[in-house]
Amino acid sequence: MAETDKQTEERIFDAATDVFLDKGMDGARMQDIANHANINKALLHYYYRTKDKLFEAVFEKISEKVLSKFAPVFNENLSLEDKIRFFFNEHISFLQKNPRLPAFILNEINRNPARFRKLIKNIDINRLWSMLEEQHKEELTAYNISRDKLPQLMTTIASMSVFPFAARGIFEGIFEKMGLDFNDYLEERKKFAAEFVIKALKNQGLTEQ
Amino acid sequence: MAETDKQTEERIFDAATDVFLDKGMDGARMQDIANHANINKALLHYYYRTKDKLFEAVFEKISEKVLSKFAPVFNENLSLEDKIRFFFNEHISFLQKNPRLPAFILNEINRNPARFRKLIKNIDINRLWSMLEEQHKEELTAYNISRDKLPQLMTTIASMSVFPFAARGIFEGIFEKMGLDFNDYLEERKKFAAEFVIKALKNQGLTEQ
DNA sequence: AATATATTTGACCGTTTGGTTAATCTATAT
DNA sequence: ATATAGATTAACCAAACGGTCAAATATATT
Repeated sequence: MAETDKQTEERIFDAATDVFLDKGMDGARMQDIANHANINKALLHYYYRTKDKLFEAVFEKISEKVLSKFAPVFNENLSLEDKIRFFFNEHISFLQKNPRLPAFILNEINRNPARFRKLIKNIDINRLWSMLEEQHKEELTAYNISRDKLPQLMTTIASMSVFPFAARGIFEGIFEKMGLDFNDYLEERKKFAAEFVIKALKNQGLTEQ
Repeated sequence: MAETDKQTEERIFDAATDVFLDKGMDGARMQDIANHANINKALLHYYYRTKDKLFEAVFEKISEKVLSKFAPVFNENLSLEDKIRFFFNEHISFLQKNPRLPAFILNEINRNPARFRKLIKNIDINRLWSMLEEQHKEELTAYNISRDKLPQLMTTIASMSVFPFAARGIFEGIFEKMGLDFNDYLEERKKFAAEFVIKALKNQGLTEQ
């Protein structure tokens, strides 16, 4: 069974995903993808007409997978603090299982920003923010977090979870010289990041210095 | 004057830097670089034998520029809190002037991690950490930050400064839909990031939940 | 002025690349 | 069994690519 039993189109898609994640759009070779899928190169063009279309399919699937992992931030019914703990736990765990996704997406979006705009075209971001505000109205007031500080807070949280994976090569390089293990660091980070953010919020909120 | 007066080798280097920053190693074309420098393509190979060697030169220069911006963390004679404020101010200002550097470096290191290992081969990281510990011995004790928590703290600080630039396409895409300006966000971030980290530290240090 | 050396160029080369095509294989329906 | 449609392949193609080379031009040396 295994790879050979899958339908051809799926085999191609999986092989393309693997190669694109490793090499990026520019570095990937159609012949390499065909070899990974154990098929003739012409078959790639039979199912997906061009390299661009094949990449587009892979990119869209990966993007949805990544974006969907932020949904709990808006949906889970938890206190603000527990939601922060929940997010770091789940999100870092997800990235541990899919460590190549952040670097891939960041790079391809920087190479072609229009791709991301197209991706979020139908998302009503202002509605999501309002939902969030409504859910945690009292907590945000207690912590003295005004609406205009939300982008700073949210991007900080995202940074703390995603950046270690985007900069994995750097982190591992440094950790190596210190005798630290990247995975140990990640396990530790789940708790550290959550408590770090919560403590920053607790300390008289986010009022100016 | 301008670009045409520079020595050829420098013109080539600058053009290569520009193209590599935009397209990355895989996406860059030697002909494109030659056009940018207003010279014949064969001249590229006359000064830099191969594309790889040209890229290596550009990458090394950029890496040194980026890495050197972390030096103040270890050298500046400031209190821990002021050092944090100083770092975010200076570092985000630097990246505002060189916004393409983070994405470029992260991508190229992920594509070839050995490059970074080679780059930090001669840096004694443990010595730097010890220097830092020595400089802020009392503060670290007061904040209850043990040595094994330093990697978490340092990577958090780096994340908060660098990630907005690495994920610029994403941030701008979202901000656009909210009527926010990326540069306003960056200006705000200099203060926000510093105060956020300081508040997290102040709140009974980094003891476990 | 003549020679030697370094710089610059257009034309070219072999390879790699994404993509096409015509023929072959496979399975299913009649 | 055989016609039909879809799946798969080997062989091929034109364009793009990194790189070379010999000739031409500019610069420095005597």
